Amino acid sequence: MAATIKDIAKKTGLGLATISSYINGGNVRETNRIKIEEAIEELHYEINEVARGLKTNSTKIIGVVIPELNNIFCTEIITSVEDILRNHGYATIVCDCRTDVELEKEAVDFLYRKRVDGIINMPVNAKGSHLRKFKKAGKPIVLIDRVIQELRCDSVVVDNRKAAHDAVKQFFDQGHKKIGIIAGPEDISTANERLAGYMEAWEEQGLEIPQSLIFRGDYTIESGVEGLETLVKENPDMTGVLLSNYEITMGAMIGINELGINIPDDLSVIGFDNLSFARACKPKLTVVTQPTEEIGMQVAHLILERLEHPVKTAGDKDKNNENNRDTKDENLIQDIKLQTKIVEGKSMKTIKE
Amino acid sequence: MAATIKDIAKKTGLGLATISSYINGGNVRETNRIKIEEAIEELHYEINEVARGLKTNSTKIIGVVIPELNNIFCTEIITSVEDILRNHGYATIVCDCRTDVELEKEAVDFLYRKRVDGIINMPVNAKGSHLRKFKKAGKPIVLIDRVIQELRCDSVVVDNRKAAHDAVKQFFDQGHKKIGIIAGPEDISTANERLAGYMEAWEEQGLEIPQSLIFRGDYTIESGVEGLETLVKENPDMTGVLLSNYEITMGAMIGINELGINIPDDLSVIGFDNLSFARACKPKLTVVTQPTEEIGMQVAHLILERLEHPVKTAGDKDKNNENNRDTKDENLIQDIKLQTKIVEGKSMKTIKE
DNA sequence: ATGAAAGCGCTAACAA
DNA sequence: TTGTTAGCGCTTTCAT
Repeated sequence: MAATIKDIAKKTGLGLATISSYINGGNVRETNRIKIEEAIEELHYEINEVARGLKTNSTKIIGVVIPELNNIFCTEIITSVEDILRNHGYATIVCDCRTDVELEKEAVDFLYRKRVDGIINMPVNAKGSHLRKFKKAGKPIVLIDRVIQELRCDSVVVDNRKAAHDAVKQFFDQGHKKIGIIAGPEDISTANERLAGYMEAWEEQGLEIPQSLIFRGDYTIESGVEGLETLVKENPDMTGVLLSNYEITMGAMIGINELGINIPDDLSVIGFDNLSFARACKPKLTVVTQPTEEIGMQVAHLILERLEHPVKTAGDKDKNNENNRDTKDENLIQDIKLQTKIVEGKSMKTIKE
Repeated sequence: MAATIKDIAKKTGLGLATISSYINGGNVRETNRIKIEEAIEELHYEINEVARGLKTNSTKIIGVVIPELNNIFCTEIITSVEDILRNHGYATIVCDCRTDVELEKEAVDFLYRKRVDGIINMPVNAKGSHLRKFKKAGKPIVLIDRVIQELRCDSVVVDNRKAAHDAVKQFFDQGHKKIGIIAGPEDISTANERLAGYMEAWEEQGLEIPQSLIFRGDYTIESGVEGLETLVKENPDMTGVLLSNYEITMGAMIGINELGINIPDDLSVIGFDNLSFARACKPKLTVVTQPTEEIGMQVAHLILERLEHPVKTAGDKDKNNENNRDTKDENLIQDIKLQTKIVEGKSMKTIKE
């Protein structure tokens, strides 16, 4: 069995509390310090975080629940989050829920039983009911990428509407008239926002959108392939298309390849995310990129902020100023919205009148 | 505060052990079952896994340490591992160590303090010294992708030598003579194995390898770009090149794009991993693919096997038969080696004599 | 600066 | 089947 502080105490002849205090940065007499260090060395003592967690009622673990681990947009964010949290003494348990509402709830419940100190979630369940337990426990929740109306908590999102709007506007500016979109699924807010941005750009032109130019995919590679094939078949006059996330972009490129379509001569394209992939495409793709690292940073800082200054919960007795608490609560909530940017490639053709 | 079994006991008038037993699948009288269920419901009781872990000395958590979270080869494997482990009641804490030996050690130590029940590691430190603590504690270790000579433990790897060999042989079979490789770094065994396979194929032809055809990258996109540029510049007569991992493949495609090289007319290419990316390339790439899902499955089953039937450790009294222990230990160790396969694209030209 | 003792929430003998 | 009790390894008063 692994050594415990009891063993250290026995070996050094000191008391339990002294060892514990030393381990936690307390002061001990120099001679004792040496004795303790020796004993730790000799017995290969390593602190037992499980026991500590039970006692202190804090595990120094943050749960992270995302739809897909196997998704570079998610992993880029997590990498950034994890880095910062680790530097602040927090570890993360990452749970991939396969874009499944049931699994997402299971993951959150699991994390609750593990008594994580807080949770970061890119939610699949748009109602947020799976997070209620955490909310009630007064543990911090930070949402990524998608907000939940019913659940007031911090969030970091991207200005998806503007992202899509700007991309489509670029098409119009370059003289395109028939611009399609391969959108994401209806139950994901980012997909709807991007579609809304697309529509907005059309409205600005005072034009009616032919429904055949809108394809609803599901943010997968396969749906990107299918979407491209469908759009091309049904709109022989389409000159440009917006691909609304990374998977769809990759799928559409596969479709374009397999149909032998030339970019940008036959079709102009604006993709999404992942600059490396854009550069590897022939010709290099113009893409909308999201600030994944920045998102991660903001998320990490938000949750750290909450962990250090928890919002008072309804359970706390703050009767002396009920009003104050309420307003404070609301005021503290932060919804951070970041901007995307367009990185120019050679997949956009200028159409002269 | 969250409810405990004590609260349940109080509310139901039953004893602690009864509640505990019920929670763990024991039998209780039907009337009591109902009472307990009601109390659980009412108090929103959720088991505290921290306390349970302390008591049972098992956390039902497996630590996973990988070089990069932001790497699709890793995430595909992890996704598969996690799925299986979860179905067996185990959670995973995934730690990305940024391909840094120091951070890797920190991650492993951290997981040790968290008292994870076992560890899965795609090692950066080829000596394996960071894992000694786990080994000594008798906790199962499973290595992915890379073996460590100094540390006898289960592993799941791919036949990298054969993978590269077969790819290069295909070049020779198609009439190529000047075949380059963008290899990985010297401190990663898979990189060396793939390079060895490359060399082996040359030897079979009875040919000497011009050193200028070998570029040592570091498995990053940037090194792929650089490698391609270098190889092309120094070997105007090179007709084919093997790209030895996904990042290098992507990087090389970027280089090829930016230099305006035509595939396969100017240069034939065989890439590595990620079929979707291969399809998105123009023309579709021929690639060596690794069975990531299968790797994950094997890893998960190996560690589950160990968790249920732990290997005797050095700590056990085996001084009476040192020899016996060794052989037993050795016999139990499993080194699983999986095969890759080549998926044909259109990036390979046949050169007629 | 150090030690004794209580207790975090749970499980596991053992008794009843 | 159910209850009592001890204790997992740690932190934390409260004395000394």
